[in-house]
Amino acid sequence: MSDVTLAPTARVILGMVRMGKRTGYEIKQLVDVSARFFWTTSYGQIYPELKRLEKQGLVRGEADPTGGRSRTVYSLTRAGDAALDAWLSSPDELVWEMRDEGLLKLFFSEGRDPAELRDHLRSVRERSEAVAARLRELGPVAEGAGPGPPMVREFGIALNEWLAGWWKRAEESIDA
Amino acid sequence: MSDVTLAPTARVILGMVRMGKRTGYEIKQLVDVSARFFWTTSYGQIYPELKRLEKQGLVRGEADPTGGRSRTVYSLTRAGDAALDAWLSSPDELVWEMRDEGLLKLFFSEGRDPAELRDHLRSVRERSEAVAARLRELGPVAEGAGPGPPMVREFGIALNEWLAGWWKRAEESIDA
DNA sequence: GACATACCTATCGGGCCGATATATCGTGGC
DNA sequence: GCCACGATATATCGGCCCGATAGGTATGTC
Repeated sequence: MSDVTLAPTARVILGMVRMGKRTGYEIKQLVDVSARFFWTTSYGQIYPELKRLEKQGLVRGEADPTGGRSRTVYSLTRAGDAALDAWLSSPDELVWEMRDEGLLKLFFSEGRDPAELRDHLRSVRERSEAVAARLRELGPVAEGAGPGPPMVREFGIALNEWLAGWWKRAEESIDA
Repeated sequence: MSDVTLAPTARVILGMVRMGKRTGYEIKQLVDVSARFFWTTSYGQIYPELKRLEKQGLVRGEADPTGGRSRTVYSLTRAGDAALDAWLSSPDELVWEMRDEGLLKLFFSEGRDPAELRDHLRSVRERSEAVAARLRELGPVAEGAGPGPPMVREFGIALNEWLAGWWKRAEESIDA
């Protein structure tokens, strides 16, 4: 039937909605606290995409105002559930992207002042340490959603600790 | 003077051009082989950006056709050199982004068939192994440009090996 | 009652990717 | 000498996406 190709953001939305009825606002919040280090979204993407998904029959929106404040709560339709499952079990190539200005500066570091380079390496390391610390403080998120969210959180902590270690070693190799 | 704010792509272009006069085509090739795992560009970005940079006086393009094939070779102006230096030594916050559909699928894995999940973990691991192998095969790139490029290459190999190890451990923890 | 903070929807400018189109050059095979 | 093919080179389009901003209501606190 509805042989829909999901845009990347649509997949996140369907997944988050399956964790419980959600408003666009809640989806954004959830992504920000639980997936920030490996996925981002923006309101400018979420609200139009929710409408597109509703038009495609993959989600259903119900008006559920809080007093005089308009509010639309979304839930998955059967088709939306199937589309999410189809994506989850498809062997399609998975997007993996990284965009790191810290590495870019290192790449172009020829001829720069060694002291400046050392400062740079330190600040990049501190950035990773800060991310790891924030993930640790945050604690488990999206409880009751299976082992995925805690595993992903562990991944984020371990990755950022590894990154911090790499930049630390780079710093030391410059000194030597 | 020219208090120019560089777009992210502009920084890559200036850096690559400083490594030697370059055409848009060569810039794209260089990014693809040496920075692919942490930065990307596209022709659709490079050519318009080169023109913008020329208009801002940061690069200078010279026509240098190969027979009947048009070709424009760019070099840095003094202002472009200064703008690149200014960015390299600025303490501005550095973009760091990751976009990983593998983690996304893991995040939403609740209720899925364990065998499917194991397949997923394996394919993500193999992806990282393949990237590490490709970087290793590629060998050093952009020689004579200081310690940056080889260090970045080492980073890429080490990162992807670490990633492969993490997914491997995740696989084993599922089995247990 | 005032004020800050959280909740909720919406939109715009512009960066950016992937694909595609067009054309020439160099090389190897025949 | 010719053809096919891959590399070189520039250009553009559709569409995804981010960050910022704007405008509004509810809730909690002093």
